[in-house]
Amino acid sequence: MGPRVLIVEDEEPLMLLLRYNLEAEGYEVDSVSRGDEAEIRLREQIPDIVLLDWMLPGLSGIELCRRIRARSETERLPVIMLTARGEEGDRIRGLSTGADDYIVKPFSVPELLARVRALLRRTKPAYIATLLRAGDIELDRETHRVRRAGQELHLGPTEFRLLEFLMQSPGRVFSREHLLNAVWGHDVYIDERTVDVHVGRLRKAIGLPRKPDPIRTVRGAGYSFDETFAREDQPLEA
Amino acid sequence: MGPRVLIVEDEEPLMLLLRYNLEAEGYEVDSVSRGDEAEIRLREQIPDIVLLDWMLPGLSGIELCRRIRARSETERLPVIMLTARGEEGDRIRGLSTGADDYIVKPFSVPELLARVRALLRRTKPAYIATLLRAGDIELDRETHRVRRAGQELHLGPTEFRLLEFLMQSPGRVFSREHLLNAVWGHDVYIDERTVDVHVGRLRKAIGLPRKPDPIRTVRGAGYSFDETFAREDQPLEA
DNA sequence: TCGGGGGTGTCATGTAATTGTCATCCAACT
DNA sequence: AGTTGGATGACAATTACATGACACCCCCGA
Repeated sequence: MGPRVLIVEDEEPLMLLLRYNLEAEGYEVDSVSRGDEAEIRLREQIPDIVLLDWMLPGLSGIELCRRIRARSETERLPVIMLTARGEEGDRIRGLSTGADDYIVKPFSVPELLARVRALLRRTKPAYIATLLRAGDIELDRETHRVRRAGQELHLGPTEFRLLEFLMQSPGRVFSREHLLNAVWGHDVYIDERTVDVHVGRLRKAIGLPRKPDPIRTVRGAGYSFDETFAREDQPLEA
Repeated sequence: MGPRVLIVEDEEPLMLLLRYNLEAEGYEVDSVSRGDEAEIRLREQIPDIVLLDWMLPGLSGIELCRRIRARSETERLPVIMLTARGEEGDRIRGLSTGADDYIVKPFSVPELLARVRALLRRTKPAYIATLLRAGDIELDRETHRVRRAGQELHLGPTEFRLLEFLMQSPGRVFSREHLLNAVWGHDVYIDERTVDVHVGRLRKAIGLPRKPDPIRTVRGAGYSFDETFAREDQPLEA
């Protein structure tokens, strides 16, 4: 069972979008639409992370965040604030109320997921591996570096996210549609063939002279990170 | 007994098509043609998943979906929206009304079945085996791999779907027409004899030197995955 | 403000896998 | 033996994927 997320958000569509994507990534999601409700919920069960809307009925996000910090049980509970676009002061204030991070609406889904992961990595490293390793490939989420056989590789941002996503579930086959959603974001309108191109670039970027291709094309279905490659015996660090 | 599906769809032909195919896959199907009827039905019995037409008499699919989400009993009930082609921000809209997934009409039957499976796998993993196993054959839906006696086999997309479908109901005999609907999709106009050819290809693809043929031809009726084969003792992993 | 990169999304093209049909051959039933 | 239905190998059309080219765009340093 994945990390538990509590979403406190009154705009239902947004809440659902978040829920949908987080669940798809394996989180266990709970949600409430009012600040005061959230407070009650937090007495019953403490999640691993909270996504908190800035503007809320019942009890504002800022105030709720203060109260979270005030209770010893939730003192260190990771909180990400969802703020409306624009206000400069907001950012500062958001953090000064005790949020660990904030993100400005509207945001892209991969962006949010990345922040949730980043924060969890900082606070509950057990949940989120910072280093993905498979075969002779290492991807470090923190430093954004990728190495193969000890050698550092250069990947563009998209290639990096794509590889990260694929390595997250070795073996599993993802359709181009799914990849577009997960790597590019939901609202984008991009040709599915573009995925091919990026997979090609990724392949070129992580290809080494006589090393096998770790990315598997499944005709008619999509792509996957080859789990047989992933399971392969590690090269000795010699 | 398979997962229960509630279909809310007023176009009768479509509803029947769905019912037919879902039942063939082992689902227990219930259906209503009006949105308000659906609401009542949902008070009597809660299915495992709902297929919901976007446009409905009585109560629109969107509104019904909202209400489903509003009741705590059905808050997390998986919903797939059936939307007409082309409407503006289909994706966002569909999801933001709270549906877990949506599919654009007209869709192919295998496509729909795949989505139903995918969603159930996410929400009620107990129902949907990701791995089909019968005799010495293993078909992994997640990785799209097929193994026989531990050895990986290569199947084309159609052969894969065909095997998947047959393995789903070992012993059950399917007519060529039925197979065309389930594996190829309804609107296709393909010669029934083509099924023979694909069965042949499938046989060749999964055939190993001195292993028996797991696909049974039923003269005058169709084909089935041989259930005696399926029940056969597993080879020791020695 | 004016050129570079670097990174992206599309396209056109080349290529190999897949597919639907046929014609033919075979096996099973009458 | 005569039929009927199924298996199979061949084939041509189609599809799906890989790749190189290219036009933008955005950010930075000059």
